[in-house]
Amino acid sequence: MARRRDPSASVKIIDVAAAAGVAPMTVSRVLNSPGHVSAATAARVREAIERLGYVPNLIAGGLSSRRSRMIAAIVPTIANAMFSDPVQAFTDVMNQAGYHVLLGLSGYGGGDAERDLIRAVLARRPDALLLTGATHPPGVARLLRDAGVPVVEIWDAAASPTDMLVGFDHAEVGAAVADFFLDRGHTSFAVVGADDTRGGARRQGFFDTIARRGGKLVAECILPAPNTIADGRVALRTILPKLGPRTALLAGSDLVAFGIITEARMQGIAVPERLAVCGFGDFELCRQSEPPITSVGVDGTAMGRLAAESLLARLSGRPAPSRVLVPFHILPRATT
Amino acid sequence: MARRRDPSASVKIIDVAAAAGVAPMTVSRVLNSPGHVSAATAARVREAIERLGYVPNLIAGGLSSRRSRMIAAIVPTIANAMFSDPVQAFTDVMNQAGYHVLLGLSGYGGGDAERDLIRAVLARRPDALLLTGATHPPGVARLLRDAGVPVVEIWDAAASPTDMLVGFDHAEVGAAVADFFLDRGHTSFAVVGADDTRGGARRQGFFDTIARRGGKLVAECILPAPNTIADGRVALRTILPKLGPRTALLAGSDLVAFGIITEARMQGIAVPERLAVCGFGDFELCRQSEPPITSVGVDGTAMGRLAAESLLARLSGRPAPSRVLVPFHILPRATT
DNA sequence: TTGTATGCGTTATCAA
DNA sequence: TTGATAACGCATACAA
Repeated sequence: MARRRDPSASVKIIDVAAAAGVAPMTVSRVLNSPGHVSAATAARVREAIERLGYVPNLIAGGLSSRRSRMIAAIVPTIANAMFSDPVQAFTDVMNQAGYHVLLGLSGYGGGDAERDLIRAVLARRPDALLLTGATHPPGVARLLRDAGVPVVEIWDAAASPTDMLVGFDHAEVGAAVADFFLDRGHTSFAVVGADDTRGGARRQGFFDTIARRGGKLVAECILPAPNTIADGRVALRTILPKLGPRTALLAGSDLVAFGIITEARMQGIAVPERLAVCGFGDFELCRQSEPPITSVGVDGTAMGRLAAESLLARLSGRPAPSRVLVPFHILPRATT
Repeated sequence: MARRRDPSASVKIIDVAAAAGVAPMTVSRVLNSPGHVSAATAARVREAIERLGYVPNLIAGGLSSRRSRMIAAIVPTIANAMFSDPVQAFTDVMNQAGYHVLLGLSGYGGGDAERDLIRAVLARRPDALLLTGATHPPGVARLLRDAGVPVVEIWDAAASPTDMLVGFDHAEVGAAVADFFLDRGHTSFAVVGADDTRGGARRQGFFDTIARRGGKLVAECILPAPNTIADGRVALRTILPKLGPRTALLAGSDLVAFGIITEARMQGIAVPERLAVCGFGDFELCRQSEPPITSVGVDGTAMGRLAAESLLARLSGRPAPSRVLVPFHILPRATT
């Protein structure tokens, strides 16, 4: 390959080596395994690095070492605390550990988008991958197997994770909320939520428990993901005619729950007397709004941190848990 | 370098070339400049790629081409719609264009964290950089100059951007809100917000206009960034004793505004009669809550998209605007 | 339209 | 503790 651009444009390891009077390999050692270099030499090298403003080229380093020190994180969106909290925590921990995070947004469109994105990021040879959920489109399994990188899946404790997993069982959440309502004497139920896999699993768990214990589902409103406050308001108006004298509602997220509560106040529907509402996610919004909204708390920050720690353990050869279940809690507040 | 690991572990361009009966360079062309390869050859190559499950190695490609097709985006946090919206839009546009986004979270700690992060991501040789704000710690200017990559700064229309800029003037926002209040006959003012640069600029613009037009600041509550709904509630209780019969308040964000409104209702303070409140950000929360909250709308999604488009123009050699001002709008609702 | 030769900047592996 | 050497897997430049 002939030279393009100015070959002397940027300072490289060989320049630092020359300036410090050592071999390039010694500069590399100062940066990557400081313990193996004498203090005096290291000092000279560091001085040269500082003086020349040398910034190592991790592309070259990655090619040579076959380690990119980069992790790809793929989530549907970050426009939602559900995923932005875990990504924030994951990135913080990874940055601390010297890794960078490549952000992939797969959207809610399903199928091909996620596979293409995974394929594209694998081209960067990440040292590991964080994925959302445990069900992926066809082709992903082979991609991941061929790539041979550690994978952690969050937000879903499916039966057969690809590799490692940090999450919880969404059907159990639905069942727990149903039990919570049933134990308080509710017999009439409703759901509002999005058409995504995990929301569907929560509703299914809710339905199953209700059916088993003799409750009745009187209203259901499913809207395309991701759901917003406005969706919650619309949903309440939609199901209004079907509401009996006392109904218990499971919302797909706290945004939806907040929209429902807000609209209920507008419509003069007594909460929780006529309509009891439980959200999902325990966002600050439902803790701090009036009335405070009952919700299911899942610690997204902890999930992101645990996912990062699991991967870091694996990457450094330490034993890594293949399945971490994070707890969820029903947080009873004024809307139930 | 002697071989490490299994050299035949992953399929590379040479394997595809052999399988398709062409030279490696032809495979590279099929992937990177499809127009220059005959249809028949391209088909054979694509078949081989598919059959072998070849995933190109962008690390090697990047080292050779000196283009990483990666952009680093550095924001304080994504746990806040203020920054997660632009990052979401920026990432979407960049992914469309075949670039990946490396996410850097600099926090609100200031100074060194941001510089170290920029230094670290530059080691990956990104083709461009997105930064938040136009004021950076010492040392950043040299890093960026030496790196020689295009930079776009968002969220702040400072006098002297590093390179390109997509934002608006925060002092103008403060001044506009002050004018808005003054025009409605307010004479007594308050502010609640965070101790960050841009929030400070908004307050300064607010103060200057109030002073110039003869208003009076009666209360001020500054809390460490990032501010939450809970901060708004605390702030209202703090400034309560200083509130006169009619006060107009500028909040640092919609979360803060929502907290203030919620707490005001608890405390029996009439909104907007005794306390008028204007938020910042036009989050869905303040549009859909009751009462709907007056806010200053800035289109974070547009900012992210425009930032991406500016960089893409520059990267492809097209003329790129060095300064894009995005409009802001005061959206009067029920709290003023 | 296709192929050949070469180097991108670093690090693993030896040897000293 | 330090150095010399040879890859890492691909794309540029040129030739055919």
